[in-house]
Amino acid sequence: MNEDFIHKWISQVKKGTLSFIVLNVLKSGKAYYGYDLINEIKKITEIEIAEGTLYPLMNRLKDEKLILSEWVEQESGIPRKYYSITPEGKNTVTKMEEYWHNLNHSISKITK
Amino acid sequence: MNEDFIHKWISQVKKGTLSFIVLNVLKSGKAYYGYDLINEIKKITEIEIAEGTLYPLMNRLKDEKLILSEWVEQESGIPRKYYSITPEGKNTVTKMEEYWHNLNHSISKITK
DNA sequence: GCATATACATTGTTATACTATGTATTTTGT
DNA sequence: ACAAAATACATAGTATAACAATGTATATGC
Repeated sequence: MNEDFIHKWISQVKKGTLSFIVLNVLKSGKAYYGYDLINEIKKITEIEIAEGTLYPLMNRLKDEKLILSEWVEQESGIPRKYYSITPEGKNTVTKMEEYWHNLNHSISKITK
Repeated sequence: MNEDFIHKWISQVKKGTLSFIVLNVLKSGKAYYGYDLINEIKKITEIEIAEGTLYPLMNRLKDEKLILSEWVEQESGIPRKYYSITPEGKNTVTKMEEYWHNLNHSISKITK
């Protein structure tokens, strides 16, 4: 069948969706490190984010000043880079929510 | 503010969304021509699809055998290329709907 | 001691939306 | 009657982002 088309389509849907999801997870103000975010998002949403997707994404969000990052040394193990949302990030995620909500409303009109 | 980021984000969200929307409009079996599709989608969903986006998109969907196209001469005016969905297209749009529904359920869990 | 999990990161590939541009016909406004 | 806008198709070039592959390094389980 058209498994290949669906697979490519899902990858395209993720463009845009992932930044929205990440910002929503950070929205509460709690800081997460990258590896943790991947697992958290997988647990909550069943969406798998490749590491090669997440780290560049976090850098983009940081460049846009929507999040901050901070290295935190661990008592044992590899240091972790913790990400937290900025006021501008919170503002932005609110606007994204509005758009998403409208989009969904529109789509629900044509899918039923 | 971050209007520019939001603008870019919306463009990314459309990747994947547009093919889903187009297939949904065609789902009923009625044939549409390109220019008409753009207006129909704008009317129903308020989403504006650039012509430079739609025509390549329709060609991709045709290559994937999800739609068919047929030139129809008009009594007056420019000939129109009418697009209609194939059985494979219907099948595919059903799968897309499933994924979209699940994605939305997941996102609603983290946005609230 | 070797595989797996943890934790970060970069490079190259692929797919797709959008702007700009082009062609040609028909309708609308004045 | 003439210009502008709408109708209708199409392509080329640019930017963006997901993903696979690859790399580094530490810690843990068996």
